Amino acid sequence: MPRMSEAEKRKSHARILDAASRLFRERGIEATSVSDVMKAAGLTHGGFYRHFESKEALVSAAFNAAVEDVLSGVETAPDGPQRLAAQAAYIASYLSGEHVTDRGQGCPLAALGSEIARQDGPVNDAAWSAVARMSQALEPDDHPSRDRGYARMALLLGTLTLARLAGSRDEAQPILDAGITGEHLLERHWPA
Amino acid sequence: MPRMSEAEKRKSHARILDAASRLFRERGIEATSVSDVMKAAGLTHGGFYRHFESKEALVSAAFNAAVEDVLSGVETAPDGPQRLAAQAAYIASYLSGEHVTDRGQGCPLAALGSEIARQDGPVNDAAWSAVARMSQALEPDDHPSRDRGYARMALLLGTLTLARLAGSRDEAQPILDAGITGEHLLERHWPA
DNA sequence: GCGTTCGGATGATACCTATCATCTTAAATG
DNA sequence: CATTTAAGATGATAGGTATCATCCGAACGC
Repeated sequence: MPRMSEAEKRKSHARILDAASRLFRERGIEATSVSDVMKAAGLTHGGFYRHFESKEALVSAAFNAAVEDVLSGVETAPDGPQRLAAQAAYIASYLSGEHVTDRGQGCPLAALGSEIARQDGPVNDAAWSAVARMSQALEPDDHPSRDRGYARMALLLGTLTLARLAGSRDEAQPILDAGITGEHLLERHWPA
Repeated sequence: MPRMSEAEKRKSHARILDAASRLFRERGIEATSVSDVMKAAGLTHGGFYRHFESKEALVSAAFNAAVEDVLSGVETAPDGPQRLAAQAAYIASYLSGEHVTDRGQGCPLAALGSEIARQDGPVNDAAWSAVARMSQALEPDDHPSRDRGYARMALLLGTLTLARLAGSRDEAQPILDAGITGEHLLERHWPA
């Protein structure tokens, strides 16, 4: 059990990060214990502090990993039609029934935004920079407009939050549809 | 200290509910203990169960009280121009800098929505009915449209959530402005 | 007025949490 | 191959939590 190889340690580290990133989004930060995370990673709670300095450090790292996971696809798309297509795909998947259900792999801001807004420190910084990244990813590439990125992002985030309060997929769908309709309006009528 | 009059008991009950409604919105449900609530109400923790059956029952009651507080103004406005004015005032205050700061008296869905979405039971039911009430309050009175209410509500909720992640009022303001612009678009261009 | 009732205080329960000291042992280093 | 090193397990610690049993005494019903 003790002293695994360096490569094994990196694997453990990655497993802890993955488990944390998923569990925090599924259950919330407060409701997820270090022990829960380690158990999900297939380890015992005591070894945690060989990998992270504190729970807060884990939260930051897991949040950033989730942002990376979710945004890298849109951000790396080259300008032009490919970027538009990547944005459209991102929006469609954001407002999909799967995203309503799969909180553990979804938008970290939707899962944890209001919980993080109450704290400050490195986690809040990470969240604020995620807001900047995500809203920028939603700006048009020809005339970048911060306002428009913010508004699109707010509509997506709010729609998902409401849809997740629905008790069933059938109740969630009208909300998702309203979000899609609203998104089209923002896209087509935004003032110069 | 013991055996206060019946009127005093009602006052205690109201103080507990008020404190809970504020503290839950300020700090979150998990992060607020029964003891915190009772202390804020000027009582000790032990007497709590003379007023509520459990913490969960308190959460439901406090959430409903918050919804009542926040929505009664818009809902009771009579149809016609007064309703439009009430809606406009509601939207303006929702997207104000004060609402970003004063979480304890603000929209309970913005403060607790994502935390509640993870649970089920009576609290979730209360939140879902709040979604229905609030989106209905935002529908136009001549041609009620559920879609439009949902979209407006999602934009408001998302904008506030993003603005609350900002570190300062100056960083929050552009987000609020984008929300206001977006709201005008939804209002004017919504399809029949 | 008097005995009963019950709101609130005190303190105990059983549990959960983050963090760390210590131990075991296999990998890394020479 | 011997020595050092450190990953992970075990278990302890110092707190925090929801809930409840019990006690006190003033308000209530008679």
